[in-house]
Amino acid sequence: MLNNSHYIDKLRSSGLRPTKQRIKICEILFDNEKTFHFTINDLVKKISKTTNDKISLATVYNTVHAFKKKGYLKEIPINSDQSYFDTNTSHHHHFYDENQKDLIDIDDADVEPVKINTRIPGKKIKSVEVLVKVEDAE
Amino acid sequence: MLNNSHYIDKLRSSGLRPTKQRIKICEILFDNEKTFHFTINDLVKKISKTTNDKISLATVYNTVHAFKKKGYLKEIPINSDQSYFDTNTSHHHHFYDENQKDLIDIDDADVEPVKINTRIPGKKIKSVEVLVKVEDAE
DNA sequence: ATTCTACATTATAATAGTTCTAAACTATTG
DNA sequence: CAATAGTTTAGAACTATTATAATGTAGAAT
Ligand SMILES: [Mn+2]
Ligand SMILES: [Mn+2]
Ligand SMILES: [Zn+2]
Ligand SMILES: [Zn+2]
Repeated sequence: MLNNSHYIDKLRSSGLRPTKQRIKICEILFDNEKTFHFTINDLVKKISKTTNDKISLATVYNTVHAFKKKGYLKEIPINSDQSYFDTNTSHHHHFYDENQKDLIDIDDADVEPVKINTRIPGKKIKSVEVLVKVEDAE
Repeated sequence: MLNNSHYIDKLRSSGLRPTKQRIKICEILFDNEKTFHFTINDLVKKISKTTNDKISLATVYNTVHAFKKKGYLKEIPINSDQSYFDTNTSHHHHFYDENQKDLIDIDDADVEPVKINTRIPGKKIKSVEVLVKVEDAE
C-alpha cells in the first residue's frame, strides 16, 4: 500500500493498467527477499490472508497469465494436477522433492554446462533445464 | 492376436490378470520397433482404430496407471493439460518442440553426465532429467 | 466341469483445475 | 466531464482425471 509507485510504473510500462488487484498481486509476488514457487491455489490463499478486498479467481488467473506473458513469472513443468509458477525468472534448475512435493531452486552456477551431443535439424535450442528428483534418504 | 503369449506371461508374472483389454493395450504400446510418447487420448484413438471391441475410458486409465506402476511406462513431466506417457522406460532425456508440441527422445549416451554442485541434506537423488526446449530455427 | 471369489471392466457420476461469458466496473484519453 | 478500451467479476462451461458401484471374468478350489 505504501511504495506502490514501482509496481505502478512497471505495470504501466508493460501496457497493463495498474489496477488495485494487479498491484496487490505484485506486492504478494515481488515484495520478497527470496523468490518462490506457487500454485494458483497458494496465491489465492495468500491474497485472502493479506487483504480484505477479495480478488476473484478469474482475475488471479488472468493476472498470473498476464505476468507470465510479460516475463515476470515462469511456469514450471512438473507433472502434477496443478500448474506451478516461479517468481525466479532467471535461468535456473530444480530439485523436486517427491515426499514433500516441493520445488527447490538450483542456481544455474551450481550446474555444470549440460552438453548434448545431438541436435534436431531446423530447430534451435531455446532452453536447457535440469530437473533433479529427490526423495528421503532414510 | 497372434503372438500374445509373451504379453500374457509378462502380465501374469506382474500379478496382473491377462485380460483381453490389457493384452490389446500391450500390443498397441509394445509391438513397435520404436518407443513413443502418448497421451491417454492418443491411446484411446489408437485402440478404436485397431479393434472393434471398445475398451472403456476407465479401463484405459486403469491399465496405463497399472503399467506405469509396474515400470512398463514412464510419465513425462511436460507442462500441459494432459499427462504424457513414454514407452521408453530407460533413463533418457527429451527435446520438447514448442512449435509441434512434440517430445523427442535424447539418448542418455548423448548427454554428458550432469554435475550438480549442491545437495539437499537428508535427501537422495532419484533421477536427473534434462529437458531441452527447441523451436523453429527459421 | 462347476462353483467360488477376488480381481477387472464398465457406464456413469463426481471432482478439480482452468477457461469462458457477458455484464458491471474503472483507468485513461480526448 | 464523457467516451472508450481494458479489467474485474460471478458463475457457467469445459476437460482431464478419478471415484462409484454394478456387472463380468480369470483363475483357483471343489
Ligand atoms: Mn495428473
Ligand atoms: Mn495448464
Ligand atoms: Zn525456481
Ligand atoms: Zn521419451
